[in-house]
Amino acid sequence: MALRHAVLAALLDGELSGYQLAKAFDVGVANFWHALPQQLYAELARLEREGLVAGRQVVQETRPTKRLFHVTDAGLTELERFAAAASKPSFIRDDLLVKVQAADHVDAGPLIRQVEERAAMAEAKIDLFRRILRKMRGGLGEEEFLRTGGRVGPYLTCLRGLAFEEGNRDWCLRIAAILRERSAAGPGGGTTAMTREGTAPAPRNPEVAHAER
Amino acid sequence: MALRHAVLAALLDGELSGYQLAKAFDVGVANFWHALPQQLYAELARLEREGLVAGRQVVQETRPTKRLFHVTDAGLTELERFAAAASKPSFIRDDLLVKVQAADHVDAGPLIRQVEERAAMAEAKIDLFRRILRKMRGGLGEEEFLRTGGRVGPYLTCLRGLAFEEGNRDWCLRIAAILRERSAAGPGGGTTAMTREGTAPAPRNPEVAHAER
DNA sequence: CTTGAATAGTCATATCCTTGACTATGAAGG
DNA sequence: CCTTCATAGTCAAGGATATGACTATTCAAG
Repeated sequence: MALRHAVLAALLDGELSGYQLAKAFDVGVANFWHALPQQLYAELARLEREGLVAGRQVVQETRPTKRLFHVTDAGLTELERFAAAASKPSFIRDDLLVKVQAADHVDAGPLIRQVEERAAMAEAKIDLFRRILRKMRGGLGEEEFLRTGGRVGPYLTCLRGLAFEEGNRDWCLRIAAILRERSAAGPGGGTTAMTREGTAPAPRNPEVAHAER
Repeated sequence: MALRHAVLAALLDGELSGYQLAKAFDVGVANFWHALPQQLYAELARLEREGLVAGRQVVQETRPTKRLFHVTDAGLTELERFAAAASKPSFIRDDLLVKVQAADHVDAGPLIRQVEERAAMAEAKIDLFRRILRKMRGGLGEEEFLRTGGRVGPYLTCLRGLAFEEGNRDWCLRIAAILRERSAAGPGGGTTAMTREGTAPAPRNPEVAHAER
């Protein structure tokens, strides 16, 4: 149940419609959480039922009527409670890592292509995050903004997003270079003896019998 | 359906029991994926039913009987297919980021504590990953190992884990310092005017009527 | 004049993941 | 002797997330 808090946190910076939220939680700008529109509309409905957010209908001339949501006092209290509670650790969970883990046993060509593609995507996100950060701090330098500016929360999460994508890009480029070199040198695998040490803890238990099931 | 491929990838480096897999996918060493024991046992059962892995029973003297699993040819084919298919982008999804996003509106004390705690956890993981990497490359230098070593996949994913945790640590320490300074300076918030630009795209649509729902 | 993108929002289904239990045995520590 | 840890595995239930489709209107480009 963390999406609800992510929604509350996102709504702190002003009223947003479900559609606007959906864009904020989209692939492009999801610097602190990601969710699909369906999830967000459902979560907004739940949050409204529980009185943590309130919506106000806005009839527009040219666009469909929308509802703008804001956090209620109860919502703020809930967010406060959440912020003080223990956080569970987070993990990377990425298709690409699984593929790289299997790099020695699968065709290198498609893998290299994907890693390079990912590097380009990371680069695009880096540019985006840099623009967003510049806009947020206005004319100020970063240090000055972080000392004196109001509402630094979104800036700080965006910094994490930026660093993450920089890490992504650097890693992807390095992997691509390594895989290229290796597939050029010896397409049959490495040259060093393949001992099994280090990867999995070697089973030290005495194995008595092997029965084929 | 990526857990199944993560399991296949993990089993490439030798036979493992469900229990050993569970430890590998645990909080500590999950450098490329994370899953709980229940998931893994269930996934292993599915994979075996579909013939992508095969298990062999091993009766032990002192320990309970276990089943060691290995990837079949069909499993390798499936992994190959997966590796060549497009990867979906990955996202950070972290409680702590949500809390930092709301940093301007919640009590700074608990937040600072949590960020520093996370930095310490990251540091511990960094140490762990460094040890694992050293063990994997044996006596060789990194560049040499990556050029000539066999089975570099696990090494490469571990490198990503290391970089990720370093990024985590650096970011957490920075956040802690910033929040400390700010809460010492002005506990009421920032001093700069709170314009709303830059955070969310300002609604440019002409709002005609506001009807309280 | 029609196609496509953007705005605004919803439904159903299916899979994935987490929480919280529970059974057993053997080894090590106090 | 008793407790705790490590090994090895399983069940049930519910919450979270993803996939795919669907309604409607407006604006801009071809």
